[in-house]
Amino acid sequence: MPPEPLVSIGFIAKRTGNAVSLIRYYANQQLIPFVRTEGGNRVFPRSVIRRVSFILIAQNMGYSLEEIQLLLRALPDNRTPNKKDWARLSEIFNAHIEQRIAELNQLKSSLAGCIGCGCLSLEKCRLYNKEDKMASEGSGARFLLGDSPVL
Amino acid sequence: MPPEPLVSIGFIAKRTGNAVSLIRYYANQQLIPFVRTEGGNRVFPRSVIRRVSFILIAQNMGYSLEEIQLLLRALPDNRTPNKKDWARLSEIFNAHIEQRIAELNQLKSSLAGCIGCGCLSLEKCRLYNKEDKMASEGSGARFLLGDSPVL
DNA sequence: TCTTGATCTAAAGTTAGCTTTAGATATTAA
DNA sequence: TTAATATCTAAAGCTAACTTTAGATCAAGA
Repeated sequence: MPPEPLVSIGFIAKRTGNAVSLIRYYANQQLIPFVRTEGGNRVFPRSVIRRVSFILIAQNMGYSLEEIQLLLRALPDNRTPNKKDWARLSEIFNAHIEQRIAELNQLKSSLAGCIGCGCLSLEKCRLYNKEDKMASEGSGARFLLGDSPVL
Repeated sequence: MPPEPLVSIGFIAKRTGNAVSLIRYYANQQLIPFVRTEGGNRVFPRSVIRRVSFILIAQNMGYSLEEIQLLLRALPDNRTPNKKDWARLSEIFNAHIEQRIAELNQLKSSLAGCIGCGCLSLEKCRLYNKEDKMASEGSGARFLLGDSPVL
């Protein structure tokens, strides 16, 4: 296979619609791979564009950069990711999306149940609960739901 | 109607499972109403527990405190919110949840489409796009999707 | 009344996720 | 070769959303 073309930081920035400083930041945080030119400038495999896009989308979903690091482990370090690599990552990510959707649906019905029942005491409300939060740490869960009613 | 009982900051903190400092912070940010005792301590209507729960849930959904301020405008300032008030807020919030679910579904199918088509160039990828972001500012949209394919 | 625990204020500190700055060096186009 | 433009580094700055600190005051029970 022909070696992947290397591109400048400005190119990555433009293509992903972000500031150069952001790309440099991600590079320094080891979120995206790069090498140096003889002069010391960073150059990136073109596939980094995809990687950056993924990072932005995941951030938008509420993941921290640290969590995204973990997700990106599904991609190879030392070679340009191929279709299969991306498919693997996408599958993992997809599961997270599904989970999120499920959580939102639960939130929705919890809200509906609460309004319906008019429980004003909150005595039994477990929609947001610090204990649950601790318990679910690491699962990637962001919406912490318990038994209805809610609020 | 009997006046609603006023409770201490510690009570609110315990019931919502948060630090006292957080409740004080929200109070100072005008996110929750309170009055002072003669001695100067804050006291809160019991309904503030609900309000705090709502704030936490909304934050979990990705809203900033500033955005939550706006959402909370649906609740009355000078009296304890009743069932109808909460129902109104819940309806607004529900719409946001629905939108979010729709966005996630779109993201899911975009991902599926991308993996399927194997577009490695990203030339046409619009999943995350700064321009779109600007354009949608204020709509509460957090997931910015364009035409597939994605990544 | 005394003491213990809760609360107060104001200011400073913290973390994540970036951007900005300043001054130097690289790269590219004419 | 010479500008003009792009990048570099390290350090400082910035915003949101909190927590911590220190020292003082309040409130409640024995």
